[in-house]
Amino acid sequence: MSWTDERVETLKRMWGEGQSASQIAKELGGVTRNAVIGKVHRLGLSNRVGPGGADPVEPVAEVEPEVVDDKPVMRTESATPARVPKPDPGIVVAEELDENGIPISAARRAIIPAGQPLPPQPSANEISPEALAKVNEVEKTAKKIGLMELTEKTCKWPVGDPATPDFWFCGLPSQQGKPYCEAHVGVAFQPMSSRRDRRR
DNA sequence: CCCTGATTCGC
DNA sequence: GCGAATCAGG
Repeated sequence: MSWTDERVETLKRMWGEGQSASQIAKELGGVTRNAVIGKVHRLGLSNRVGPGGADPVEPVAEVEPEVVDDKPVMRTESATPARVPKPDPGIVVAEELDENGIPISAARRAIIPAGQPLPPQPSANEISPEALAKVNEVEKTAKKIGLMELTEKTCKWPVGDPATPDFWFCGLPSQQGKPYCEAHVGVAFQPMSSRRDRRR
């Protein structure tokens, strides 16, 4: 197979859509992901960060402020970006959400009296604002697939009310061994303090 | 082990 | 120019 005009076009489109090299290779057929990556580089569209000058068109606002400290005392409510719609990682529908959009189980509510300044919990998790913001971002660009389209490689994060037609699943490529995509894994599971190192 | 993109280098 | 092999990371 050779890089015909059409194939290059497909390559550019899919790469622009954020598809992985392997996905693109699979789509094109007859080429490996290495071939795709190699072509991508030769086309000079590996990273928008090109040499010479800053690209004027750069919609990607993936700013990752180094939020490392967490001051329990200072809670800047006004700085809260957007509220998470309502992730319902289950069939449970009307689950109450806390200020971070985290479901509060009925069980826990029964244990902890309302209006209590939560004492240190055994495994009290706090989801970083970044993660939540990322989820919001992702849900906009999610593939919005139905139950039938779910595979072992698609994010199974449910969005919306299962009882309404607006219910869908994220559908983005899931992490290996995980049921969710990277963004949703970040919300579903607490660990991970990743650093975006793009050296080289 | 699964995956990702990045780079090298013989062709 | 091409892409397999390899590397480096998640």
